Amino acid sequence: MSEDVFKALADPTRRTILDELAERDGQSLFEICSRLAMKHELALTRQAVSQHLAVLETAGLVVSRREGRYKFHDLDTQPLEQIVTRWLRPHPPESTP
Amino acid sequence: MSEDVFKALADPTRRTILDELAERDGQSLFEICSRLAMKHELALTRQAVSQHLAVLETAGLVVSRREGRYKFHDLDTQPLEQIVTRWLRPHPPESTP
DNA sequence: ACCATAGGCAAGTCGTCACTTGCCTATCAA
DNA sequence: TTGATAGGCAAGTGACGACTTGCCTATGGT
Repeated sequence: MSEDVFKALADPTRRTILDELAERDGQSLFEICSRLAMKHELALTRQAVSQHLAVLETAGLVVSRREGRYKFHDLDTQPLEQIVTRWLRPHPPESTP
Repeated sequence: MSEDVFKALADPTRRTILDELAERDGQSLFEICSRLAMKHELALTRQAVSQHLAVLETAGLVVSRREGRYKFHDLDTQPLEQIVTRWLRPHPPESTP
């Protein structure tokens, strides 16, 4: 489970998507595509971004809601709050996946 | 720079190495190999672990000191403390590498 | 001096991941 | 109903990453 969070955070494009969702929640796929192209000079295909969002959703970092033909995406920071404290103080080690 | 931290944390074996160093600082390469084999059933080559340690050192998560023919490794949690707070509250976005 | 120990370097293999291309479905507006 | 918009599915490609194998250097004990 936290395995998916680390994998999701490993890609710089996905971290930029999280940045964008942190700045404005509830963006659609095309909105995110535009933002990446405009603000970050990331010329990605719609499918590429869609796959990134799927990874982020699997990790629980993004939740999505469908409205009509639009699908809006929201950031969820909850999975982030536990993963790093693992090494910050003496902690029971987690079984590796 | 924080790019390297995320990449280093992406691998489950490297996270286990961090667990071991969190439990006992200053282990040599062979000690870490033994620990991974004994406690975590990870039968890795010495070179594999060595390469993992190199990645962790590049990320700044591990610092090493040479003494004679031994090389001891210590955990440094400092790079961990900034990376996640990036999304926890409204934050100036970082330029992507 | 010898040999075992601790570690490093470099090339090669194999799997996974990011990304694309092509086609298909669904919703809304005219 | 037609067409444009928003999104999904699946197979293919190319690159990077984890790991191994083989050989080489250096330190220390006897």
